[in-house]
Amino acid sequence: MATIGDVARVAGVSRSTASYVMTGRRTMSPATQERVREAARSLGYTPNAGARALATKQTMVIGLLAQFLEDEFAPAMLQYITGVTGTARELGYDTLLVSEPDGAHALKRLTDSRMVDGVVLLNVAHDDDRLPVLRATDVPGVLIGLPGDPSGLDVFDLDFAESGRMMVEHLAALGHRELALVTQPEHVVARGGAYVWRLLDAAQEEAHRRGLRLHAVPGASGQPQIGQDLHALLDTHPAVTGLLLHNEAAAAALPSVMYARGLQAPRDLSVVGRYSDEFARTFSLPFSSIESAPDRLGQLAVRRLLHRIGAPGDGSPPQVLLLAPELVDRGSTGAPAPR
Amino acid sequence: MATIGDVARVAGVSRSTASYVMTGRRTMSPATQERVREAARSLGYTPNAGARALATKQTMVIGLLAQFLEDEFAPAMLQYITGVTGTARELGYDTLLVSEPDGAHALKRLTDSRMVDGVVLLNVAHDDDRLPVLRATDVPGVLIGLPGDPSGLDVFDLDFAESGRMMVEHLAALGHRELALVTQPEHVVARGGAYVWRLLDAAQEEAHRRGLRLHAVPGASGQPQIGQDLHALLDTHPAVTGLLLHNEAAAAALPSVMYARGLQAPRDLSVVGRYSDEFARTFSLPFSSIESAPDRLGQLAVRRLLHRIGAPGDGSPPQVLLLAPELVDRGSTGAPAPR
DNA sequence: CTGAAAGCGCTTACAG
DNA sequence: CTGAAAGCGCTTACAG
Repeated sequence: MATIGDVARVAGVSRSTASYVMTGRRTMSPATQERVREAARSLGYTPNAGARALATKQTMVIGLLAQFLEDEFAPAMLQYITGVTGTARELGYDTLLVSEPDGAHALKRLTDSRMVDGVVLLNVAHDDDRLPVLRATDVPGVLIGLPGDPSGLDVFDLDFAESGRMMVEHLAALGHRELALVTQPEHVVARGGAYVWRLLDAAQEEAHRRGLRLHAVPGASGQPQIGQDLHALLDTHPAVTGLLLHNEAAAAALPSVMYARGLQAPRDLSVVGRYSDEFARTFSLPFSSIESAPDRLGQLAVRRLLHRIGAPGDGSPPQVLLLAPELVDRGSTGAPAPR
Repeated sequence: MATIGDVARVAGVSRSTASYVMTGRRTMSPATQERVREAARSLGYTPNAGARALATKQTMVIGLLAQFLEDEFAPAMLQYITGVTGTARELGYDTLLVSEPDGAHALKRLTDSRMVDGVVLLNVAHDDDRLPVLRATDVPGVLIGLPGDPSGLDVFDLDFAESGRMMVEHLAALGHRELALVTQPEHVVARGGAYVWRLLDAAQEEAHRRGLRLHAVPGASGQPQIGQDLHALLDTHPAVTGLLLHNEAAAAALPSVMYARGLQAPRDLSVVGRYSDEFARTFSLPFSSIESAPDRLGQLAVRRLLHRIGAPGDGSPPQVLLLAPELVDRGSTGAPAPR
């Protein structure tokens, strides 16, 4: 591989001059510039990333710390990943994807060894053990997912509480009086999925405020079981006219369950979910839903991170940004049938 | 951040001695060793990855070049990614995930700048434009996916031809005489998905050899359309008793289509698919299938790559490894109903 | 058993 | 407008 020294020699200039031409950090006579560029071209010169990183203290790489949890829905996960890597690349950064089970350890490894200029934490849990590591390092980091204590951190997440309220509000406005909410399985909450009860609590509260009944039930994350869960739910609460889904497996399974029971939305049952449009398309889900916008969250997070990297300690305070939910109308809700 | 110089000073030894202790590449008196280790511990020393890479010419990072194609099924994609990153990490490597649309350009960037010690190419097309770049560099690389011309390259893929034969064979042995095969949409073939016709051709041939009828039809990659495609197929060929699926969307949609038509497997229709067990679980698919083993392919590919990195030009010839298909029996095939 | 020195390939103050 | 030199933080022949 050609080095900057080779380029300099071929162009007949000093290494520093060659370097300045490549980085463009100095005005240079057009003639010299051209000679250097031509030399670089003819040698197929590309700067050695490691050497450059050592000299500039910038790797132009960010770390993406993901956790591939069981029962996690793959499509959503992949969307976060593509959102982050895509945005990073557009802005000149590559992405190191790390998914070790021991996230705290992985984070420490990346930051201590200066492999990356910053990190994005995915799947942030309520009491995430990566946060102490992040707080202790001077490598900038941003979170996708709101932890219990976000103090001092930049956080991006969907506003789950507002989402819960919005779902209830929407059905209440249509005249529904009895609702059911299918949430994630309990072990998802147990491992730190606080978003589950953030949505749930807000929905309960809103229902209470409006004098509605709301039955909240956890559902399985896999199909054979979730189908039965849905049947059981509808058997147990025959007066329910509005169904809220905060469980992707439930959303995927519901069409066949409804088909089996001869139910149509919104004629017999109004349905509103909470998942991404991409997810809806993959599974061709006919239900209105609150968009979870994983790509947008990834993009926002990366932009913020690069700002932190570019302007370390610029005084702008850490910020928790909760994305306002948007309801994508797919026509699955309407007034309840008269009875 | 502490450097090796800091460690040396605190331990009262030279930098080289400190380095030798850290790398373990020289025998050392236990006393010195302990002093150095203690100094490193107290300073929280971790070697700077960039500096180490510059000195050793090893980054301990591999590049994973993925293409996020439209209509690609996310679950499968994520499995390849986790297979590669997981195996790499186990063996001491981190993974740089790159998914730019211009794969050839991305590959050139990674290899020219020596950001990685080797690369894994995912989604390899029949005439993949990344291959010339890979052949031109001395950075080792392996492919997941068989291209039209694999000469000189290490390739890992499922044996799609054998898979096609196996599916036909399996149903033929049960007594089926008329089969249908739902393949990927035409544009997947058009963009280089040679595996589609590798399976198809072999299936056709095997059917012909056994005197069976085999209707091959492309199916859409999304749900609203693929459901109609399946209905149309069953309407058009009422004598079909065995259905082969080489299309994940079709597999996901089939249960509800069969339900709608009052069909049960294997009573009314024998079904065998070609997808991963993970995929089957996510969608709770009740059909027997040929395992596509994305995690295993990822693992094999990384192991091979690291072998190439560790032993460059050791003379062992490049190898195309086609994984022998295995049929996972989920009880969806049986003898055709007597008519 | 250990150290002084060179070198990996860049960038960038410092000088002219 | 350009160059010689120092330095980034490691590793590793070379010497003793």
